[in-house]
Amino acid sequence: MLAQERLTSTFQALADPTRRAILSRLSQGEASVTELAAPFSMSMPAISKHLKVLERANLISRGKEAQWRPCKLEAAPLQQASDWVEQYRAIWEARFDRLDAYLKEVQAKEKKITKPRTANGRKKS
Amino acid sequence: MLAQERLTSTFQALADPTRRAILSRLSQGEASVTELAAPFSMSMPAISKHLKVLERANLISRGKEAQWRPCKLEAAPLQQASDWVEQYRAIWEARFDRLDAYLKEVQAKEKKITKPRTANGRKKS
DNA sequence: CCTGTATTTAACCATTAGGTTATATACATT
DNA sequence: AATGTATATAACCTAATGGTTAAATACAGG
Repeated sequence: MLAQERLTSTFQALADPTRRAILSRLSQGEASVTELAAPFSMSMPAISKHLKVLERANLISRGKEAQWRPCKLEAAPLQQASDWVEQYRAIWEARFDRLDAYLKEVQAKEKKITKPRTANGRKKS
Repeated sequence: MLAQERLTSTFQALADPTRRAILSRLSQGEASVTELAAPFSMSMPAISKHLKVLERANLISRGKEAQWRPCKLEAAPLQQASDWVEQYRAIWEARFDRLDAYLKEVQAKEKKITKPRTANGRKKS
């Protein structure tokens, strides 16, 4: 599978709260389909479909134990998703840095200009 | 907006290669709709829709300059997406650690048991 | 072999997604 | 005012999503 396709199927799989909850549950260990379905007010076939989406995205793998098909988290594809998102970290942090700088600047001004203030620390209007 | 909803709209927006490419382009600076559309063999309305998805996910903001609506990357929502994915880092790294440990173990055995080998380094059957 | 339990598949439905073309809107320029 | 350029909206299409219920399958145990 191409990298783009992998990213697409990973993000698409993550774009559903039920599926994210399932992954979260699986991060604490394997679970059967019935166990995974329990927290949701949703039919079994609906869960079955979500699991199929997760499986096609290689985010889970499945075993066979008697009539159970235990699900296991496969976190590997998340690494590439992480890598993709991390490309932008510098940008969102820069944004906060600028905000931070701005706040510091404002704070500096507040210190200099010693005007009367209210009890809660804000300027009087 | 609730955290879950934000995650959903962010991941959903990222689950399309065209939109990811648009974000990638915008990481290098603002761009007009026409500029963003250029690399794709796709109609303008299609791009317009993609931009609307990105805008609703707060991944871009838009300005007004004459007849242009320049798009600007807003990376903030990516931080929460990153936070979510990072929860699983320990898990995917553990997986590699185990693989690494296994490979080291195998390598150790290979060294101890000095048996005849083929030219390509594998054991003779 | 029958029964119960776990899970999947089939058939269906409503909504959303992602694309199209044609039309409308907004602004700049002449 | 007329034209050209940039973008958005409308109307439409097809396919995919996310759910349902009912039926099929797979296995274990009496």
